[in-house]
Order: sequence, then C-alpha cells, then structure tokens
Amino acid sequence: MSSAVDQMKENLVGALKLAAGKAVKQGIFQELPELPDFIIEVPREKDHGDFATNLAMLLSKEVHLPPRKIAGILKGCIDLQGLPVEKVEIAGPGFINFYLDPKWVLEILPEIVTLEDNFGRTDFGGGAKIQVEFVSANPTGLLHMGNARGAALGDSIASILSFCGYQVTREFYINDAGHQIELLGKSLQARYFQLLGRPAEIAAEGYHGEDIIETVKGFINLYGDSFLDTDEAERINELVDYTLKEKLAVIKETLLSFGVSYDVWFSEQDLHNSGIVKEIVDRLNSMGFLYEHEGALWFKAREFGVEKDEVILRSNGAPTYYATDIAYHFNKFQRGFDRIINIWGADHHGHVARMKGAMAALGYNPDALHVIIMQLVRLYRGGEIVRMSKRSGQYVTLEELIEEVGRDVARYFFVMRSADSHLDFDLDLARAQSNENPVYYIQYAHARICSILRQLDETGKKLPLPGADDLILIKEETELILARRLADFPEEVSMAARDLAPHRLTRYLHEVAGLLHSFYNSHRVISPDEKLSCARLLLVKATRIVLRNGMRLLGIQAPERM
RNA sequence: GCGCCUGUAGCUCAGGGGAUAGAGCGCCGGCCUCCGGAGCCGGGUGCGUAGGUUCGAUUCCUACCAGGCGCACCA
Repeated sequence: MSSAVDQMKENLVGALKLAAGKAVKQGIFQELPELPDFIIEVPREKDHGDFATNLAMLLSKEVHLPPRKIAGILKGCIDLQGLPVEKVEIAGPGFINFYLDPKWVLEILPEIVTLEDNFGRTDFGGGAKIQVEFVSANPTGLLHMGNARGAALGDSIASILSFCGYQVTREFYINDAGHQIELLGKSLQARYFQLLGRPAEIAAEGYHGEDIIETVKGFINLYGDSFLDTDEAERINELVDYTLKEKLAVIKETLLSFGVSYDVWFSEQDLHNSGIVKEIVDRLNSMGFLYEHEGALWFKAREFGVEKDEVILRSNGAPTYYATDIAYHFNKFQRGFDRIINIWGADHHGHVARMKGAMAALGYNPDALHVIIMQLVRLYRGGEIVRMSKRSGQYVTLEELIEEVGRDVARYFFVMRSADSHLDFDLDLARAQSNENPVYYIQYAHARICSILRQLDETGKKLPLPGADDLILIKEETELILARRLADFPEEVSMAARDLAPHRLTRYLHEVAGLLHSFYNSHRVISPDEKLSCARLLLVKATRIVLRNGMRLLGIQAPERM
C-alpha cells in the first residue's frame, strides 16, 4: 500500500528512468550500466516546487557532463503525460524541480474520509511477528519515571508497528526470582520480625522503603504471627509471594490507567521452573562456549565480539541474571518472533552486546534482536531539578505523575523526545492548561473540528461530500498546505515504524494541528456558499481523522469537547 | 583507561550528503459585532573544536573537548 505522495514519487522516478534511457538511446549519454541511486525529495523551499531530484548531479561523474546540462537533457527527454505536472525547472547546482497542479493532493481527502480509522495503515511490516518487551520493572516497588518513559515508548512503538502491518506482542518480564528477590525476602522478614516486636536489621543492600512496612502489615493482618517461628525458607517464601502479588497488581493497575496493557506477563520464576535455564547452560556448555574459572562457569563472550567473558553460573551454582536472560531471549526466539525489541534504560546498555553475543552463540541472528536504549528522565519543577533517590524510597511515581499532569500529557511528554536523548520533563509546562502545552494544542484542534460538526448537526442541515469538481474550491493557501500535510500521514507513520521513533508523530501531529488552526482563523468552514462549505467540511473531517488516528497511536485521547 | 549516548536559537529539543537549518517555551508587538482566544499573525546573522572524504558536510569518517551512563560471581 502506498500513499498518494509515494505514488507520485514512483511516477516521477519511472519517468526519469525512461528519460535517461531515451538519452542513452539517442547517443547523448554514453551507455550506463545502471542508474545511480537518485532520490525524489520534497524540497524544503516552496519555491523549489513540489518535488525535486538530484539525478543530474549524481549522473555528472558517469556521463562527464556538467549537472545543469544533464538536467536540461533529462528535461528534454522526459515524458510527463498523464501526470499533473505543470512545469519542470532546473535550479541550483543541477536540481530538477517539478511543479504540480495543486489539486493533485486534494484527491487524498475523499480517500481519508473513506478509510477513516484505517487511513495511515500500511503493510510495511509484511505480517512479520514482532515482540516488544518493555517496562519489565522489578515487582518490588512502584513505577518510576524511567519505567514510565519505557511504558509510553514501548506501547506507542507497539501500536505504530501494529498499524504498519506487524503482528505485535506486548510483553512484560516479571523479575520474580534471583538475587534481588532473595534480598527482598530477607528485608520482608526483618520487617515482619520488627512489627511483631522481635529485633531485626535490614542489610545495607536490602529494601529500606517505607512501602514494604505497609505490605508486611497487610500480611500480618492476614496471617498474624503464624510464621514467626516456622522454617525461615517457608516464612520468606510466603512473604515474598504475598508481596509480589500485591506489588504486581499495583503495577498492572497503574499501567492500565496509563493506557498500557500487555499480551503476555512472563515470569522469570517460570523460566527456572521449566528447566530452560539449565537447558541453556548445558547447551552452551556442550557447544564448547563455557569454561570454568575460579569455581564459576564462564561464557566465552569474547568470541562474539564482547569485551570480556561473563559469568554464567556463580561458584555457588546459582545462575546469574545474564544466564537467565539468555534463557529468556532464547525462549523468545523459540516462540517464533521474527524480530524482538527490548526497551532498556541507559544503565543497561552494557548488557546489549553480550545478549546479542549469546544469541549468536545459540545460532540466532543477533540483528533480529533490537534493543532501544533510552536515556534518563529528569523532572523539573519551578526551573529546578526534582531530586530523586530510589534507595531511600524518595521518588516521584508514575501514579503521582498521572495524578498531577494527567495521562495524555504524561504520555505525550515521554515520547516527544527521541529515546536516545535525555528527557527533561517540565512539570510546570505539563500542568499548564493553555496554549503553552503542546498536548492541549493538538487536542484543541480535534475538539474544535468536532464543535463545527456538532453545530452543523444542530442546524439539521445535511451537507453532502463534495464531488470531484467541487474539490477544486479548496484553493486557499492554508487549505492546500493542510491537505498536503494530511497526505503525508501514511509515510510519517511508516517512518516512525522504521525508526521505532514515536517522537516523529508528536511533531507531525503538532504541525497538523497548527495548520488546522491557521486555516480556521483565516477562513470559515460553514458559510452561505454551500458548495464551498461542503469542500471545507471534507477538509476538516479528514484533518480530524488524521489527528485522531495519530493520537490513538500515541495512546492519547482525542476529546470531542474540552 | 575502555565502551555506549549526547553537544544545533536565551532554554528544551527536531532534522539531516545538497539549493535560504526548523519547532515549542520565554520575550516584544498586533488580531474577535463572525464556526471554541486552550486560537491566529509578525519579530531569529545558532549546528562543541580541528582535520579528512565529497562536485557539495550541520549531516559521513578520525582525533580532541564537554556532559550523561556503563565497565560485579548486582540486575
């Protein structure tokens, strides 16, 4: 599926290829093995036409003629029959600029309204199975800003990929096993003892947050002191079980209120129980990728381009986080995903190369595993950084953020920067209910269109969609620019999918909203001229669809009233 | 020391081998007897430094400088 814009580019590429062939045949150009990789671009400057190509400049070296001369020859040979090209000009160092009849773009409008929710959908992904794993926060606390950014990014990327023809699975990996859980268990036990009047200490690296006191109180309400003198393992097991259930439920609920839901919740403990971890260690061992050193079992990561070898089994026989993660990713590939996307915080970037190395060792294509590393989030309030420390339990949680700025604003702010850029989250701006706030700006455009349609409804007057002849009534500059930008939507979405970059969409939507506002302020949609009203109605309806579809991909509501 | 990310307008950030590098915020000045003023219009000599590749570099390469993050038998 290609958009009207792509279609036009393809037409021009075809015409240029034929023109070059013609020039060769006429002996003007020498024989060419093949045409260089030229592009058709949309010039930044309006004066440079609707489309431009660099073909002449690229050809210069091969046919030994100056670019402008080549451009002239191509211009003479090109056949533009059937295309809405009004004129062709040679400009600058040798660009060939194409100027189109403005109405070519208007044909997109009825198409948008017909496709409605599906406008922008493509088969870019070709049905490939793709998994997006994101957040995967430790179920030992509440979600913080890093998790929140991951949630917004992951969910939007998943939505975009799905809209672009991928079969998407959203997955949350629950770290409910391993060293951290042991620490949690010990800390819970200490709190349990303390609350029941028995002296106990929490280890320095344990969990000191206030929240687990509340959790243990809840546990005591349920079970009293019945675990006070039982076997330690049993006691800790029960405490951990109870706590993880409670914490995970809260995390799920918070994510749901953030508009994020998962297809799969994958438990690390299940991974251990099923024996995959052991199986993977054995497999790597039998392949000769492991060796013993100082009592531990090491993976020869260096054979796969990683800086140093890594411990797989500790000297106490326990698998490392790395070993478990290898098993997990092996399992992902075994489930048949063509591509696997992980979203990790910048503090995990050192993990990327060794995960890919392990996948290569197991015979999978490491490039099928794509890790998005997102940089850290800093909150600003009153121009000052909001200091946070997870250690002491002093940090702003996602719940609090949603409470303060609202879900839509939070989601927008988290994806409006590229993942590999640090994110400065301005709480004052996010909270502002005014034009300063880009989210309201976009939502306002949508609500404004709804308002127009509502008023029309109230008059009871029915305006039919304009016929092809009436489309040309759309001829004001603000209208044509808006329509032209609407036509870009499918390509914008595809590029967001290609780059796994939702921030492209936030910018695009902001721009479309701006164009709508400009148009709205300079021309009336509903006027005594019925034909013109119909045409403009089509334009705003199409705009509403693009805004709505775009916001949906970002998990932002498209309100009909504000 | 090694590795990854980032240095673009006063601030926060897009963009990216081409023709005059953009947006938001902030600041200044304008615009409604009319579909929502949460809006519109106008105001801008900025690509960290030095080399290299190229017809052409802000974009690609190298080095350097600056900031962030890693470099555990933690995750």
